[in-house]
Amino acid sequence: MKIVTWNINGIKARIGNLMVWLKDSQPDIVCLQEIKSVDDQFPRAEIEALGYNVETHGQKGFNGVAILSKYPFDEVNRGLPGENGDEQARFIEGVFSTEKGVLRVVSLYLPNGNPIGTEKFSYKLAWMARLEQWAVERLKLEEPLILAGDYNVIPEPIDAKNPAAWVNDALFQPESRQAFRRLCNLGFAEAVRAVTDAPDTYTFWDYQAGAWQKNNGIRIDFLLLSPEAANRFSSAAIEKHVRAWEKPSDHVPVAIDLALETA
DNA sequence: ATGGTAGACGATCTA
Repeated sequence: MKIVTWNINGIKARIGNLMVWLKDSQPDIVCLQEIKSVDDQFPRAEIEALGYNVETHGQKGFNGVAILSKYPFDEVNRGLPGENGDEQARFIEGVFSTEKGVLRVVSLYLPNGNPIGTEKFSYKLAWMARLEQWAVERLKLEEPLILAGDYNVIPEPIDAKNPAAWVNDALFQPESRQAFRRLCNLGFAEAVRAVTDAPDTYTFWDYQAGAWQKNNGIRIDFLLLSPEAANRFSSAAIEKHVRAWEKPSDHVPVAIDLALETA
């Protein structure tokens, strides 16, 4: 089963690329971030015509997440629980029945947090603390669980072409990195790092200053696998070629394969 | 130190 996360940076601007990519890449489940659309303007009919079930959690102008799935949704949960709920649309969870049992998948868009020293950065850290508490509870279920999305965190220097350029950025602050490590240390495997230590495996290249042409990228899009999911994990791939398309997102799809179907 | 680009929106804000 192929599961992919992709920050598409606007569904209205990216529906053409998304349709081409879906036909080409043939994913079973897709976690989208930054749809930048309200739910009733999301182009669900086009996507449903390819055989996907579509669930969205959008808002006007910014943020917004979605899950596309060839498997029907048994359950959908919108918003990260805790405090007074999410006023920003950054979290959606789907539950599916596979041939090997239940599968839980989350599409998340973690707050950027810039500039540091502001309420935006404290909101990011608070959101990460809430995510950790949510994960503690979900891991008790001992199910295959995938937390996929744009984490807006550069975990290690190897995850940036030029780490020195990010030292004052919210994505590379010690507090952000520590919170990401705390989440992983609950027992998740980070899929791409589980199969390679190679550098230059980035998932984001800024639109500005020729970042793509210079391969000046960062790796901030991840799939975290619970032990039950990791035990069925076979491979991961960063679909980097999509960044060279016309009108690309600044992020590319990150795909994994899980053995959750009958051979 | 600045500005470089992109999307949504309708003035700027977010990234």
